[in-house]
Amino acid sequence: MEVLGEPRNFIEEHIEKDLREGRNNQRIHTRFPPEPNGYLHIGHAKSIVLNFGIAEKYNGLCNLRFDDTNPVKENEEYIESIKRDINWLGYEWHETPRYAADYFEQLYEWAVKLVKMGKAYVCDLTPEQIAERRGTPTEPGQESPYRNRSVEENLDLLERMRKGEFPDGKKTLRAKIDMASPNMHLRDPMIYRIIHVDHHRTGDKWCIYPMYDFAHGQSDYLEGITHSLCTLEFEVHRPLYDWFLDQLVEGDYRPQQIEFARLNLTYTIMSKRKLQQLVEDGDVDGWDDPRMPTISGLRRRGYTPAAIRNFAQNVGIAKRENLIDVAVLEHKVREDLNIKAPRYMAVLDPLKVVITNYPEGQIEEMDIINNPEDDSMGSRKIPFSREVYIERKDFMEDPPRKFFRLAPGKEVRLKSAYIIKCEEVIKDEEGNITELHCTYDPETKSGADNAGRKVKGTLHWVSVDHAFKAEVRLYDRLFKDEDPGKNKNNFKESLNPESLKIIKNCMMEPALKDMQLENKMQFQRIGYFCVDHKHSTPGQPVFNQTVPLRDSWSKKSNQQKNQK
RNA sequence: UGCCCGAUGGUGUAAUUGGCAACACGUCUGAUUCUGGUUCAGAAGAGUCCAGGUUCGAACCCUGGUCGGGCAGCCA
Repeated sequence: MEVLGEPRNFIEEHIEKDLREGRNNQRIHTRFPPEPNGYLHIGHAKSIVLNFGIAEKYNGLCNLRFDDTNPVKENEEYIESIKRDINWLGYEWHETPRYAADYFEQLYEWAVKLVKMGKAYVCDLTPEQIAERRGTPTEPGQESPYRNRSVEENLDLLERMRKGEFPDGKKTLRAKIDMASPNMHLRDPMIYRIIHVDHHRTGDKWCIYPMYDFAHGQSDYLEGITHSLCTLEFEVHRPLYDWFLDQLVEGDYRPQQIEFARLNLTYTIMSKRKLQQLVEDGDVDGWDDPRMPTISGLRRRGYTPAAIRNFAQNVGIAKRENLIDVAVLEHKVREDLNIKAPRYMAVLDPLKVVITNYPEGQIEEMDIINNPEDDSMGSRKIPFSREVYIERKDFMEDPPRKFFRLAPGKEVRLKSAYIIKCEEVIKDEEGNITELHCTYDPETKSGADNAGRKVKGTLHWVSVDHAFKAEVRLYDRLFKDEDPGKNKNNFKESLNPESLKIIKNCMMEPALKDMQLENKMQFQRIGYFCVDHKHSTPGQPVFNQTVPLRDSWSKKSNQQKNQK
C-alpha cells in the first residue's frame, strides 16, 4: 500500500534517524492503542494509517492494543466495532489484539517494586483533598501527609487495596516524585485507584485499576514497541512515561513517545464523548449514521477504505493545530469512486416527458456504458420508451442564458438515447408543470452516426413503464459551524437541521433493483450513492448519497443570482 | 503570573537541512466531453507572526517579543 520513498513527515525522519543510529536493534514496532469506549472516527483513521503505514514502510510490526484500564467506560461492543473498522480500512495487526488488562498482574508487581524502592505510597486523601493540594499550574502543590509511610505499611495497604478491603475512592497509590514540579503530571501522580466494577476481560479479579500513565508506557515496553505515537495533549505526560520506565526496567531498549497533532475536520466534531451524546440523545441514527465522522458512518455513507487512507496520507503529519476542509475528504472519495463506480440512471425529482412521435408501445433496449473511465466494466441495456422521466430542474420555462438543458423549443440529448425537442408544456389548473410533450429525432440514436448533430445538453432519464420507485437519502454537513467544537458547552446549537433529506419517490432504472448492500454507484449527473445496509430491504433498496458530483453549473447560477 | 508545544497563500503540508518558497484541496479562465462529471491547458493567491542579530546569503541559526494550543479527572 505504501510506497517507500523520502520521509513524508517529521516522525518518519525521526525513525530514519533511529535506524541510522541503530537504536533498539533497528526494530520498528508501532501500536494503535484505542480505549474501547466509543467508535473509531476519521481522526483515528489518521493515527491508524500513520501507525500501520510506518510498520509497513519500515518493515516493522504494528500491534492493536486496547487501552482498557477504566472498566466503567469500556465494553465489548466497542472492541468489536474497533476491530471491524481497522480491518475494513485494510489493515491487519500483528498477531492477536493486545489488552492493557493482560498486563494487570505485571503492572501490579511493578507497583510493588516502586513501593519497595520508596517511590510510591498509599494515600488516604479524598479526591477533593488531592485536588486542593495539587496546586495550580503557577503554584506548587503540597505534599500528602501520607507521603512518608513506611515501606511495610504501604505494602500492606496496597495488598489490602487489591483484596478489596476499602471502598471506591478511599485510598490511592501514588508515585513519589515532586509536588513542586512545574509539570503537573509529576506532582505525585496517581498509579492505582479503587473501582469495584467488573472488567470486560478480567471480570471481578481486580478492584484496583492502573491509571493511563502507569499502564501505557509499560505496555509499550512489554510489547516491544519502539515508537509510541500519540496526540499532542500527551506531550506533558512524556516525562512521566519516561520516569516510570527508568525506575522499573533495565537495559537499553526503550519505547519512545512522539506526539503529533490530531485531525480536525470542518463542520464536524471529533470528540468521542460528544459523538456518543449525539447517539444517546437520538440526534443521529446511531454511531454509523452516515452523517457521523465515524469510520462506520463513513462506510455506511459509501466512502471507500482507499479514499479514507488517501485522505489520511494527504493531510500529512505535523505538530501544529489544524482544521482540514471537509472538501479534501470529499475530493478523495470522488477521486476513488470516479474510477470504481458504475454509472446508473436515477431521477430524484421526476417530471414526465411524452415523446409524441415515438411509436406507442415500442421499447428499445439502449446500450449504455457502465463506466467511461474503465472500459473493462463493459456496458448494459436500458429500456427506452415513449414516456420517460427527467429531472424537474432540467427543465425551465424561461431559462437564463447558458442554460444547456430543456426549455420550450429547445433540444437536448437523452443520454444514450435520442435528441428530443420540447414542443409543449402541460400544466394543471394551478399552473404547475405536470408534463412535457416532446418530439424525438429518430436519426440521432446513440451510437449510430448521426450526421454530426450536436446539442449542448445531455440529460439522464428513466423509462416510465420500467422505472421503480425508491427512497434516496441526501446528506449535508452535520453542523452549520465550521468549527462546532469551539463552542465548548452547547455544540448542539449548531447542529444542521437540514443535514438529512429523505426523498421518497425517486424513479430508478430497473438494473438498480438488483443492487446489493453497500454497492456503490454513480447516479449519472447527480453524485455517488450506495445501498444503505440498515434501511434497505430485499428488492427495495434505500440509497445513501455519498457525495454529490462537482457542480459548476449550480455554482455559476448561484453567482448569477447573487449578482442581481 | 509557571511549564510544555506551535506559527509558511483561503485550508493543509513541503522546501534536498543556510541557496532566489513547492505540492494538494479550494478559487478563477479556457479546451475537450453523449455526465455543466472526468480529463487537459493555464491563472490568481504567501515573501514565511513581529523586531533585532549572525551570514555573501535566513522560512530554516541566535535573542527578545506577539499570538494560538495544551497542562490543575481517582478519564484516556
